[in-house]
Amino acid sequence: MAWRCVLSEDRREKLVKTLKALANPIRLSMIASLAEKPKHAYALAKELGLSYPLAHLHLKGLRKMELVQEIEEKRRAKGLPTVKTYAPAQFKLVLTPESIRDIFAEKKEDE
Amino acid sequence: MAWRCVLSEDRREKLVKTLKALANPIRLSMIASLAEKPKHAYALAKELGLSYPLAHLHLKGLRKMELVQEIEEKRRAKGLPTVKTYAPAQFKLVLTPESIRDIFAEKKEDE
DNA sequence: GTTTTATATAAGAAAATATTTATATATAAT
DNA sequence: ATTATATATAAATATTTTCTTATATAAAAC
Repeated sequence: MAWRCVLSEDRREKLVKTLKALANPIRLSMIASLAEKPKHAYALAKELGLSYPLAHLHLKGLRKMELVQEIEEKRRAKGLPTVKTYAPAQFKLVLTPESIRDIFAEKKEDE
Repeated sequence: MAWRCVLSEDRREKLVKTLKALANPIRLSMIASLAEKPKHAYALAKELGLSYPLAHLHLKGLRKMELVQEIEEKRRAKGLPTVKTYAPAQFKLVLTPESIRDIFAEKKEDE
């Protein structure tokens, strides 16, 4: 059935993208830092000794995969972007050969 | 203490390398296929529709991070490489914001 | 008035990964 | 004899990821 195939494709893709988002020392440090104390992008950049654009980029990747989320938003002046506070999402990723097989093994009945 | 610092550095690096090894659709397919049935590199390449050199390269990466292991080795002719059968290692990787924080958060007492 | 705080994004350079092609070797099957 | 099985690696190319630099905007602190 087509939808099952599409669904499993989506699970595979999502797992790869999530792993790619996690497979980086800067992004892991960001999650670690936000797990200790939620903060905004600028403070995170300063704490980790990163340029703001780089921190912003990495944080965007983490938000995209829903590994980090916005927990607070404060308004500033008209036209200025809001000040956002981030925290890690409550994810739990368990990887074993069997869990990978369940998601990745070819399902011939679908093709 | 220096050794604690070095140790945590090693844990961080190992986690990043393990995640990098896993963050690839071909390498995940390999683990999935070997979890269904152990096989050698050539058979794996054929099954997944990969060139042997590419399969060999990806498999090397998985073996390096001990996510896949050699479970059997058969001799062939003099001078020829042995025929090796691979299977996934029995790993279990659990990732949560807290587990990442434990490994990645700065430990100021060490620096 | 200059620095620091705070956001966002684009463009380009640099570095790392991924992939192909080519090479070498040798058995077994067709 | 040619194809398929089976290993291994180097070199070159292609692609993706990472990082910097530049741009823009504006409040608050010093």
